[in-house]
Formats: sequence, C-alpha cells, structure tokens
Amino acid sequence: MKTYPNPKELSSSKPAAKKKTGSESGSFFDVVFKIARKIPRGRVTTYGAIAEAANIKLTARMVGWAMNGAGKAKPAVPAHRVVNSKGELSGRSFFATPTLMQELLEAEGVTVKEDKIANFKTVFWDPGAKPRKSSKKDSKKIS
DNA sequence: AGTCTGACCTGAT
DNA sequence: GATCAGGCCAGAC
Repeated sequence: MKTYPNPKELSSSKPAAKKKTGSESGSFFDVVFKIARKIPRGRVTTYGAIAEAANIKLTARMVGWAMNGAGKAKPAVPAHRVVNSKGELSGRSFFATPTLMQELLEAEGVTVKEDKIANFKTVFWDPGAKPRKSSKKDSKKIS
C-alpha cells in the first residue's frame, strides 16, 4: 500500500558509504548485508536470526529495512535467502518480480512451496552458528 | 523536532 | 491451534 504521496522511485536511501568512527559496523545496513551475503547457497535464514547475529542491536524489523537497500547494495545482497520465521517469502514482492525470489531459491536447491520454504527447518542456516566443517549434521532446534 | 512507516517477532487471548 | 495486539529501532518526510 504505500501511503507515500509520491512513490516515484524510492531513490533516496543511500546506505553505502558511511564510515563510523572506524568501527566495523558502519551502518546497521552493513551488518545485515554482511550476514546476508554470508548465507551459503542453498540455505536460508530468518530476519530474527540475522538480528540476533547482528548484535541484538537491531530488531527483526530493522533487518527488513536494511534489505531495502539490498537491491542497491553491492554486491547485491541475496535477500531471497532471507525469509521470515514462518519460512515464507515475505519480501518476494519487493523483488524485481514476485517470482524471482522463489526462482532463485529453487535454483539454489531450495524447495519452495506456496511461497514458503518446504524444508525450511532443514535449509535454515543460522548466521550465529560457527562455519565449522560438516563434522556432523547440524541438528538445530529452533527454540 | 515530531510523526510515521516498515520485507518482523513473540507473547497473550 | 489460530488470531490480535504490542513492541522494537531506525530512517524518511
């Protein structure tokens, strides 16, 4: 819906370029982008998980906002690998095409059913989890 | 400076 | 088990 008086093109945001005191995290956007880009192929994560990995400083909502610049972020952020807690492609409408998100996921080996991740829990990847080698299967229980 | 929205999450009813 | 409501932080007008 957009209550914007003049949607035009939403070209006001400019997250990139914004150093801060030299801290690793320039903007909260950067943090989200970093984690989003860290998502392995064929795997998906949730906004909440990213927020948690970001330092709790951000909330799940903020993560979604950061994704607003994902399309402009470079390299492009795999926002299609980010879904909500329900495993639904909530932001699919924000993509170039509402089906692009699903296509990308399926192209990576992720099974999408009805705009939702089929084995969401299976393909779910925790940004906070250590990238340890696959010594064992990641049996994670989502709270 | 104040207001409002926003790709969410969790708890409570 | 499903639905409602509140909360959260940050950017844009």
